[in-house]
Amino acid sequence: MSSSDSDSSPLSSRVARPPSNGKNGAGSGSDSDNVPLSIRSKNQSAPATESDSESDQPLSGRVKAPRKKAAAANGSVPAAAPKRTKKALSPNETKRPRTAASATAVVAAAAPKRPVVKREPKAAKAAVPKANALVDRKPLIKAESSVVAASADGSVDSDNENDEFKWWLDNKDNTGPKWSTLEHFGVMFPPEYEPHGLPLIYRGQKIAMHPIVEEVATFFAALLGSDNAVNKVFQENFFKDFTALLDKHMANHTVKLFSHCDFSVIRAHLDDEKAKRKSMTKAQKEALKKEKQDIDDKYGFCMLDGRREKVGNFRIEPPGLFRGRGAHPKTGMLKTRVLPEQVTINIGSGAAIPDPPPGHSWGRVIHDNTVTWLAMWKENINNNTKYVFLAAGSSLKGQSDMRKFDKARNLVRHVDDIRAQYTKDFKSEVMAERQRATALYLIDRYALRAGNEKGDDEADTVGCCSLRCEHVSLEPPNMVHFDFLGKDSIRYERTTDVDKQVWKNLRLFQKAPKSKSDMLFDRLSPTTLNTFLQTLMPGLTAKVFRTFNASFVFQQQLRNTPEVGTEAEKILAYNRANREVAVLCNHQRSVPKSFEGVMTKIEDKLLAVRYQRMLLKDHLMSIAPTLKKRRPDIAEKEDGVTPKWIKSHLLETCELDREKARKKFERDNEKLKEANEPAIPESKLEEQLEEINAREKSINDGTYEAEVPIAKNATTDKILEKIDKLTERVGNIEVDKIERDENKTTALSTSKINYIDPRISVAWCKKNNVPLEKIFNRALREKFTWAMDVDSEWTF
DNA sequence: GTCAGGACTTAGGACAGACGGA
DNA sequence: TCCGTCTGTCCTAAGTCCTGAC
Repeated sequence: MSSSDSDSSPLSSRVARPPSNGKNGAGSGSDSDNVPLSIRSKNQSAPATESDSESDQPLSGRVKAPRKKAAAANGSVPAAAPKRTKKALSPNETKRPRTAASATAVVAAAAPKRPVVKREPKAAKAAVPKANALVDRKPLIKAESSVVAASADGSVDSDNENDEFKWWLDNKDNTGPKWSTLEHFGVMFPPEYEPHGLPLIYRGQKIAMHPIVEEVATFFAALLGSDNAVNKVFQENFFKDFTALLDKHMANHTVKLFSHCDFSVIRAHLDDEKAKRKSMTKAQKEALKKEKQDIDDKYGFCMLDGRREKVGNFRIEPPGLFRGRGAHPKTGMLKTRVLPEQVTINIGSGAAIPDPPPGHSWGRVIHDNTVTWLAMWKENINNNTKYVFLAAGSSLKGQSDMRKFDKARNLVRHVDDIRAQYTKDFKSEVMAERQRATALYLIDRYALRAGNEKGDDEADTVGCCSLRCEHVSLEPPNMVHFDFLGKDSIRYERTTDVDKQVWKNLRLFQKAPKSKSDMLFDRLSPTTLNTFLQTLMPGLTAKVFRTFNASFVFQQQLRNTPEVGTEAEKILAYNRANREVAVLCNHQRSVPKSFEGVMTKIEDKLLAVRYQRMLLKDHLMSIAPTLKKRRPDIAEKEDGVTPKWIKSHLLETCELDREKARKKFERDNEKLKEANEPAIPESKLEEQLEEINAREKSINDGTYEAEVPIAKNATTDKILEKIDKLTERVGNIEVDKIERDENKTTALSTSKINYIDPRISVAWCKKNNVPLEKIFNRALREKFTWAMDVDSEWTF
């Protein structure tokens, strides 16, 4: 979109500050237009539409079943209400029952398109000539940073072709296979558990544990002190799985109650181990680093279509306690160890199959080039599939990322029509259309997620389509208060004014017989919404609006970058734009524990620098009083540097100086001792301390004269130079302070990584002469290599 | 049309190593 | 050089959306 285009689109201001309504034509309908549909369809002769039958249905008849908890508290929901939440798996159910046909179809039906080959791992290994073993292939996936590219047939080119491969210039479409050849080393398994032999303390008695039981007790001990460890559900789930293992492996155990369990002995051991790791020698640390590097070099890369690409998460998740977020009903359950037999390897059909760990075999080996994963397994808690993918900076992820942003950019061209369409549909006679339009308005304006259905065995979080009446409160004439838990149980709380017709619609959707636990949009699902969106723009789904709005708002906000300003000021403007997006998308983080302390320190640092500047200014005024005509700032007072603050600052400095003198004295003497030389006499230290004491006394009785922080014979120019340097430092500290405060609860990285088109940032850097490294770290620069070529005039 | 599963993106927190000021 | 803070990376949970079976 050109900048002039964006001027005409009020989106940014709308997002930050929705306009008063009725101005865009949406809220201008008469009240008669807004008679609740369900009532009018019964009592009035509404125009005949194909949806009449739908409108005729009482709302309650279509109300989604509330979630279990809510339903229990509310008897108003008709028994016939169709349930839209996912069916929960029973606690012992590892796999949702599927028909035999559909279960086998995973392999069979895909056969022509997806060449799935199920092999006995031993046979598979036998089928691969020994010459193809990993060791022999090693040079292909070279560990050194200099890249050796191999052609698709496996032959190795010695040039640096890989570095120059610019896939984004290829114009490759999204259809067809994802790769032609794929070679990799498989996955890395966590080390086997090594028992420590320490007991659980139960009612004061030591209980020696079977290693399998001990391992799980150790998982819990490691979490002591965390929020998880005091979470009742977490404790219950953990204890249930823990006692099941006790029953199995220690038949006569006496452990009955969690509250009598004491894991502190194990915890102390873990703390010891941690301390040992921390105090390792440099050589030991180096050895560990090398070990890690070797693993990264081996598993961290694959050969995709002859190019060396980075693998993302090649480590199999270690066993542990499931840490579900928010009020997750399964949090604390035991996540069991994954065995090679549970792992499916996906690899090129001509490639050597990586060796499973000794004594084991892979669950399956397939050659499916329609997908991008290298390995997968199922976890035992939710029966979810876990994948090993390529890293974020890989060509596959890059292509997908670029397509995502291009799609969002394409929406710029369609969005006005789409908005006109949904604004018209606010008053549709068809309830489903009216709900769809209203939901779309919320998704577009407030960047809400689609809100898929969730099961009872998951945390109770919602998105737009799954909002319940209780999540939205209305205040006439058009104020709406949203309060719900979104993804990751992050609270979304916002009060805003909305389009008048949207407000009326929301009131209608909440109308009795619905209760607060009923679905707000009971005739809408993400699927129907997305199906509709596809008719407006190919490939359009609800989540595209988030990307579109994030990037668009960001670009608009960047206009606040000062044309003339320091780099720090420009970066501040960038981060502020980033923050607007993060706020829009509700990307939150918990306030860092050290926040208050850090802010106090920054404030002190700021005042200390100002104090230094004040001393220099006073000195300058005393030796060159006429200078203030040329430099009026010299005569300006320093904010916050009050006599009271100066006194406490100086006294604090005395305390710090004392501490420093003592430490230096001890350190120097230790060195002298090591060198077998005589120690510095205590009297030297006392002399220093007395000097500090005298300074302290003079501060207290008001006779202290501060030392000017510059050489006595410094010229006025030198003093001015120093003042200017301090001024710059003050500016930087102030910027830092503002940024920290503004960002204390806002996570900027999520939007930067996932929602903001990187080309906007690259263009901004070029336009403002800000080095890209200042806003994109190495990982981001790698992830967004495809965006680096745009010029300074590029717009989203 | 509904449901379940699969494949992928999005997300916040933990933690280790780097960094920078005293 | 030390020590506290910051930053980047890793980890893995939790979403979205699509496909295919029924």
